[in-house]
Amino acid sequence: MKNMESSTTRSIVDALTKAIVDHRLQPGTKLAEQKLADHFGVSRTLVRQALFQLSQNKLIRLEPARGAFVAAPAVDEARQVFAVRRMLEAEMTREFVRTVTPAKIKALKEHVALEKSAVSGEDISGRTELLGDFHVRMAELMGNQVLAQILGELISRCALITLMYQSTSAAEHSNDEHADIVKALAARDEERAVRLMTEHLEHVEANLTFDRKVPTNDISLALS
Amino acid sequence: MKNMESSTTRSIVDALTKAIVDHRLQPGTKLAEQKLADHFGVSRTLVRQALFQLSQNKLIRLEPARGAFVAAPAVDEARQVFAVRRMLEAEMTREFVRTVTPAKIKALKEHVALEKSAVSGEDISGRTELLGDFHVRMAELMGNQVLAQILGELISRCALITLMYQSTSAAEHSNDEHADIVKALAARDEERAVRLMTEHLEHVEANLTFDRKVPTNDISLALS
DNA sequence: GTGGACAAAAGTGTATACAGTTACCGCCTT
DNA sequence: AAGGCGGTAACTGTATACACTTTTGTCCAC
Repeated sequence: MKNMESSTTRSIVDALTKAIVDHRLQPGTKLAEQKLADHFGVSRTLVRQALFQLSQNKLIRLEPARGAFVAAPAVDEARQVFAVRRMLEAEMTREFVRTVTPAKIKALKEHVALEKSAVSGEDISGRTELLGDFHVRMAELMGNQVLAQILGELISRCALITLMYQSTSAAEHSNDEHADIVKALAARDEERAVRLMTEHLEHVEANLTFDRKVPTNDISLALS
Repeated sequence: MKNMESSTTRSIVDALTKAIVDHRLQPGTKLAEQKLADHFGVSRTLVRQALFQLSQNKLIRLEPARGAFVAAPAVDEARQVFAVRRMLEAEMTREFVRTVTPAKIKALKEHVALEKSAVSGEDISGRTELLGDFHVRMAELMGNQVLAQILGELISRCALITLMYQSTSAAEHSNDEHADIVKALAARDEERAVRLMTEHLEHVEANLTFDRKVPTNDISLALS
């Protein structure tokens, strides 16, 4: 389990992101540079770059001279993130309706189908990723890369929370709501689409519960 | 001109940001690590950290194995940034009206007064910073730090463009519009406030022209 | 037995060294 | 004279070394 193919900084970021988001690394866990370096078979230099990048995404928090710790996002912060998402996505949906084409609808429908097959499966992080990507996909289809990137960041930023607390039934619910939104978009029903999107985000936010799971403090085990 | 007080990564980022935003470093200029390290009297390690951070803000672009270059944001990207700002700030304004208090209005009025004195002065980058901060200030007053941070990033991201092309008269215009927006907020006139904000952003975007200024290729000179 | 001080261990922050890549310049060929 | 070729210098990417801070554990005093 020592050799990753090409251990660039990116691959380290991805591995850690997945581990955090899958909750194999519990909030508060310390990420010691040397241990990570040993695990990935690289020097601390690359690990530090990766940690810095993760801190920008708010997935970890860097304390000066003390190290990196998996972030424990405050509920308050999650609410703020969702407030921003509602602002952005309400308007995004509005504009999407105005520039909708059959090809875009088709793309969204295909995505929703992908979600559907993932929701029934076991891969929780994959499932959450797909559910989040629906929103990013909409932004991309509008041709606004900046919007897509910001939405992506916002979603991954609260992924820690949503993932932590989202049940399978909630995931199915989200998938259904995505399908409904696409229908409204296809019908060019602006008000309905915006309303559905807003409600969808409110549902996701409302579903956040606060049961903790068992931790894993052994970094190597969690990442293996 | 060699000794900065405490040359942390942050101070390097700030110095470079100011130089780029003040246009002492022209888009396309290469930022060689060793030269910057010499200038700041630190090792390449810290410079690399700073450059990476700047690349996240899209102020520079990192080309693998080739180096860092001052970004030349595409007009297209600027338009996308403004599209996102319109989405965010329209909704932000709407919610601001709903939660407005005399204290918040007072804070905004004070900020607008600050702008007014800056607009007549010579400090172009300070002026632009203040004009941008108005929007961030609104987000902060709403108590949404996440929104404030994202808006700040968006604004600094197109600061390169707005700064590059914003005339003094346009700055005065912006200042007046800010004052009008505050009035509408104080009157709790939601629709009017939202409309003014949207129009304001459209004006700023429309004012982007495309005259270039004289470059400075000598890094040390630009940063001195 | 508890609390504090000191010492050792571990960890982060920064600088330097080394390897691999790119860019530049002169030279040779045509 | 123009264009390609080769070599060298400059630069980036990664690893390692060193200094300083934090943490931990032990020993002594009370």
